[in-house]
Amino acid sequence: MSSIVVKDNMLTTHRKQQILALLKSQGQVVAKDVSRQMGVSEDTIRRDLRELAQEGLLQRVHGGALPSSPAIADFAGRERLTPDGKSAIGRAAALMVQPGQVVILDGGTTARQLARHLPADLRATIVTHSPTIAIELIHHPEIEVILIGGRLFKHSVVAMGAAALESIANIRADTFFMGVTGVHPRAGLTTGDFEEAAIKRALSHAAAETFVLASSEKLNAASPYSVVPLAEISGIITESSTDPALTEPFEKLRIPVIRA
Amino acid sequence: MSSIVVKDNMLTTHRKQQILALLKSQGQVVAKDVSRQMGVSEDTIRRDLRELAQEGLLQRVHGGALPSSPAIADFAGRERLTPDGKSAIGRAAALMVQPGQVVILDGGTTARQLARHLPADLRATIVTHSPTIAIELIHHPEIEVILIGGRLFKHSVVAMGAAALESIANIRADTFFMGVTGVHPRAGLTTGDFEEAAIKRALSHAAAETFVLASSEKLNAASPYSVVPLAEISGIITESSTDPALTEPFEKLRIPVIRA
DNA sequence: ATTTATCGTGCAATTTCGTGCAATGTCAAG
DNA sequence: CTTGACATTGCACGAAATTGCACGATAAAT
Repeated sequence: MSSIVVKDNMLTTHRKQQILALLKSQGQVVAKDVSRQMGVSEDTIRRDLRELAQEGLLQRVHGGALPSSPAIADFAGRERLTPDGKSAIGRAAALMVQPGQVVILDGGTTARQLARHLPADLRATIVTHSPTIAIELIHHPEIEVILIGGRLFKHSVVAMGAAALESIANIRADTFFMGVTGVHPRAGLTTGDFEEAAIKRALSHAAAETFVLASSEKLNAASPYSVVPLAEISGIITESSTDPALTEPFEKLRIPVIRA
Repeated sequence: MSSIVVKDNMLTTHRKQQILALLKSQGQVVAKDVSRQMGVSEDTIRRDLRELAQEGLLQRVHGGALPSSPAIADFAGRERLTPDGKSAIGRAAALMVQPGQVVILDGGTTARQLARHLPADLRATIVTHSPTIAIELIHHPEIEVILIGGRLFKHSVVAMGAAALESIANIRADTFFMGVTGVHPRAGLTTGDFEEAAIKRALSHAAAETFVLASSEKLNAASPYSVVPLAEISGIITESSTDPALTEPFEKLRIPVIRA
C-alpha cells in the first residue's frame, strides 16, 4: 500500500506550491486525486485552484486544472507564492525594466517580489542598499548588482547613514522603485523612520524616474516622516483588485496609477 | 522520549537563528510546533516570525512561515555542522575580538564561521564587504554592522571595485581577519582573482593588525595574485590538527602561528 | 433526456492572528 | 542597594482566515 496519507501539518501556501509542482510534473491536476493525496477535502483543493487561476498561474477546467500556458508552467514551478497574491505588483514592475537600464531597488517585500520576477534574460544593472535583495539577484545570469554600503539598520536590513548617502550621490539611474508605508494625496510619500526617509529621498533624486510600489492598504495612509511630495514621482503601481475609490484622489492629481 | 525541552538560557537572538535553521532544514516552520519545541508561547514565535519577515529573511504565511527565497535560505540558515576544522578556526578567532573593537571580516566560509562564534554579549563593530556575513550578524544583539558597498562579484558574493576601495579608505579598524587561497613563505598571501587581491590589500592596510585564517591545505600553497607579503601580517590562525611541518616555515620567519 | 459528476456559494466550527496589557527580567543611573 | 526606564514574554479577547459540509446550479456522459 503506497498511498498512506501523511496527515501532518501543511501550510496552506505550501499546499498551493505543491499543486503547482504537481501541475508542472504531470501536465494536469485532478481535484479529487489531489485532495486525497494531500489529505484535505475537495472543496479546499477547488478553492486553491480557483485562487491560483485568479493569479493566472493555471487554467481551470472541469475536474481539475491545466497549465495556463506552457511558458508559465516552467515559471510557476519555481514561483514562490505570496499569501495574498501581491506578487502581481512586483511582476508588473519587473516588466517595466528595459534592457540596459540602471534601476534602483528599495528594500522591503514588494521590491523583493520585483527582483524575483526579473526575466532571466534581462541584461540590466540593479542598485540596492538591501543585502537580502542583492543576494536574491546573485544567481541571475545577466544582472549586474551594485550594493550600496553603510551602517546596517537592523530593523529593515538596509544600509543607512552618511556612507550610504555619499555612495548614492555618485549614482545616476534610470528608475527607482520605492516602497513606502504611506501614500497620501496631501502628505505625499511617507515612512516610519526618519533616516530611512532621507535614504529614500536620496535614492529618488538619484533616478530620473521614481515609481512607488504600493499595495492597496498603503494608499491614502500617512506615516510620520515625509520622503518626497507626490509631484516628484512618475507613477504608483498597485494591484489590479484595488478599489478605484482609493486611487481616484491620485488620478485627480494627474499621478499615473498603474494597476498590475 | 526524544522531546525533552532544553530549558536553558535562550537568548532571543539565538531563537531567531534557530527558527531560520529549522526553516532551512525543513522548508517550512509551523508556529505551534516551534513554540512547543523551544518552550515559549506561540505569541512569542509569532512575534519572531513577524520580525524575521520584516527583515526579509522569511515569508510569513497563515500558520507559520516559508523561506523568502531559496537563495536567502541558503545563506541565512545555519548549515551542517563543521565539515572540517574551519569551525574551530572561526571559534578561536572570534575569541580574539575584544569589546569595543572595530573588526574587518573578509568574505568566505571561514570568516562566516568566525561571525557565528562571536559571543552573544560582545559589543563590537564588524565591517564587511560580504552581504552574506552582514546578514549572518543581523541578529546579534550587540554587534554593529558596517557594510562596504560596491559592484557585487558573483563568484564569491562580495563587494568589489572602485566604490568599495573608496569606502575602505575611510576606515581605520583594529583587526582584519583575512581569508586567502594560499599562504606561502616566499609568495606571501595570494588569491585567485586580481581585483579581489586589491580589496584584501586595502582591507589589510585599513586595519592595525591582520590575521590570516588558513586551514591546513592553504599553507605553503600559492595562487596567481599577491595580496601582501608575510611581513605585513600579525599571525596565522590554523586548526590544531595541522601537521607541524606545515607551519614550521612560518615560525622560522617569526610569523606567529595560532593553533585553534 | 436523464443520470452522474463537478462546481460555486452560504454557513458554521475551528484555528490562527494581532493588539492591548500586565508581569517579569535587565541594565544603568542615582 | 535602590530606583526607574526599557525590553521581553505570556495571557486575554476580538478579528480574520481556513476548512469542511450542505444544497442548489451547472456541465459532462450515456
